[in-house]
Amino acid sequence: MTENVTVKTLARELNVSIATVSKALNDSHEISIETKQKVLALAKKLKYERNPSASNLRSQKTKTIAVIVPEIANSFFSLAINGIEEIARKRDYHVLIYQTHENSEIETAFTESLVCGRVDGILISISSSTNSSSHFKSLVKKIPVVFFDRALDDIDAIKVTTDDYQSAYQATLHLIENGCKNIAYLSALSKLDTGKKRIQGYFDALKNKGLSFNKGLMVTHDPDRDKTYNRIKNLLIIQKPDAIISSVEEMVIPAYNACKALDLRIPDDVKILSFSNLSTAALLNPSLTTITQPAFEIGQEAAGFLFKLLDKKYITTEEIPVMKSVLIKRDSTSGHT
Amino acid sequence: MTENVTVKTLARELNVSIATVSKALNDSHEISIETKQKVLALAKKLKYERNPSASNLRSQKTKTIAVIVPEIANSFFSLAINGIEEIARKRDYHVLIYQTHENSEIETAFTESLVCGRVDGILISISSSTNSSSHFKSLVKKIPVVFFDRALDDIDAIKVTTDDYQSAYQATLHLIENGCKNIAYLSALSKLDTGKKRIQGYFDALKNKGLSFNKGLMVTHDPDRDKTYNRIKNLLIIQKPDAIISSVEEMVIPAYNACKALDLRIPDDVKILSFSNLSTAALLNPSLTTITQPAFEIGQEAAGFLFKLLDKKYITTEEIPVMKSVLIKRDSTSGHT
DNA sequence: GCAATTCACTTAAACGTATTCGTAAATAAA
DNA sequence: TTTATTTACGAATACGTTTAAGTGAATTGC
Repeated sequence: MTENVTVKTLARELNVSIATVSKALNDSHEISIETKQKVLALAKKLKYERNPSASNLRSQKTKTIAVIVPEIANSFFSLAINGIEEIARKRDYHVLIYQTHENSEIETAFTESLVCGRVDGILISISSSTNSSSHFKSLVKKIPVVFFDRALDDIDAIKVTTDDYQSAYQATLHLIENGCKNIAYLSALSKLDTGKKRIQGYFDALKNKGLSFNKGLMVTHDPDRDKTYNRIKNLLIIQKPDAIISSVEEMVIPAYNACKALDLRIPDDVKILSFSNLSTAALLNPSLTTITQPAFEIGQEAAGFLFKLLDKKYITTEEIPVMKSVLIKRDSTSGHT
Repeated sequence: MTENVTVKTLARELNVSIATVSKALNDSHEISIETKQKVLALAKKLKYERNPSASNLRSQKTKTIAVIVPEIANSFFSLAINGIEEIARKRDYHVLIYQTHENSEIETAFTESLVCGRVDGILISISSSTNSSSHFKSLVKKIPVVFFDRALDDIDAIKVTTDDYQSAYQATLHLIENGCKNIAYLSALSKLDTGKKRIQGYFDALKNKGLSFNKGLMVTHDPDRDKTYNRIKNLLIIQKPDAIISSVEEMVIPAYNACKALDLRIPDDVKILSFSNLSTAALLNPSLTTITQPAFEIGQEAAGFLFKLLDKKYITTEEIPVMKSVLIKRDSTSGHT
């Protein structure tokens, strides 16, 4: 192992001080153009690489942001991360990714391991099992944080979300217009803003169209996949709904499977639609009607705001957009031919 | 902003030296149990958090590994990352994720920004556009690296891969047994080991079963999605294959779409199978026969080996397993009923 | 009983960079 | 010419941690 090349090496070689080298590398105005060129040239020649730890320690900046999401293996989040990453790359920032697997203790542990200067800022979409906001309240005081998609209403912070109420309302309306009268709802994220608004949109659409709702029509998500599947199956057997709205992508696959198992035809016996960013939605059997969120753009927006915070720019509430989801109608909710 | 609590704060408060505090926090045997307890107690009380930059700088360890993949929004890679992340979390390591988007220049830039001590080790699955191994050769000399799934044959490093040859061979055989005689191949990764072996398996199966091959049956992947789609469409029109093997997940969706556009029935007119980890494969129309790689386990294995390297343990070639993919037969390749 | 060892702790020096402050020379202003 | 300002650089320090080396006291060995 040859000796590491540091600013000291460059300084020695060029007969200047390490301060000069450091300033030259940071393109300081205090250094003449000729000296800068000399330094840069030698740095390139000796393949000098700035030591990030030392730099971070001194400057108290890490050029790194953290992204905390429930799960990467989820089309919405992987697309959102793509959006975040695009913005981060433009600013030469590194991206640290953490998955909570919907576990709020892991979530807390992650955030706590981050506040002490490992990252400059955090982008987070909170876990479905999180029900207390106190931890996040103290977090946002310590470090720039932007929430995306999943947030809690009593936290005063920047949140980039979608029009969950509107899109759930619209989706329910779509089913009603196609003749459904007994619409079930697969519920998740009910502790979060996101989930609450989606349910409310569903409720209000039912009410405004004079449809009744009974508790049995609501099935909640369980971390245990089999449980979720069985709940959906029971729903289909007992309530015999003519439509199902899935509030999350993870519940629509078991819904399809349950229909298959019970020999129920989609959309003839039961129509199904789901909040989803599945790339294969159009190719499913039958093709799935989705409420698709602009995942990539949400990532971009959220990252954009985080960088504004890092730049100490003031952000007004009005400039934070509510992103628009789109209802893509496909065969799984089509009316009778 | 209140003053940051550092080892110095703790030392002052307890009337001991900062060395004692540091050692106590690191559970050094040089420190008495009582002192350790006192330090830990105060650290907890004052919410002391070790500064990672300072720690990294001094100890030359970052407790961070990098994962470089072509794309997160790909079932295989997101699952592999899950496997990696599981192992990393057990060791309290952080995971930095980089996407190359199949661009080898971005790939090079990333690796170069990492060698100077930002991470302790790298897990990488190389981009399809990478054709020179020279850069990686120098990389593995500087920092522990483990390749997974996608590797180049002339690099001497640890590689966790699957039985690409075997599974492509078996898949081709499956189609031949179901009566196919004119089997097309959607090729990707042809510069990498992975791709080469898959093609070879396909070739050998054809040859061993006395089937001919013509160049027209091979369609190569293009970064431009429309181009890929059109190439597949042309293939179907001109060559009229009775089966298609897709060597990557990204090409099977356009294949399905092309069939739809041309009114070709799957599997009656053309059978399709693909290397894929799509969670919705069973729900597609028709359900898709896949060669599914043990993505999660590959991630685990690769991360395991990286940590062995970090622990300076010697790794013998024999202990590196070749992971087994599995051919899951579904409707898209079923024979006539 | 005295040397050798162990114990528990301290001193001091790193790790590599960024930055404040100082300064000598060069230039501009008066 | 004298003074003020700018330019281009250097000395020194700080960031917060880890660790090699050293130290005095207590314990052990023979």
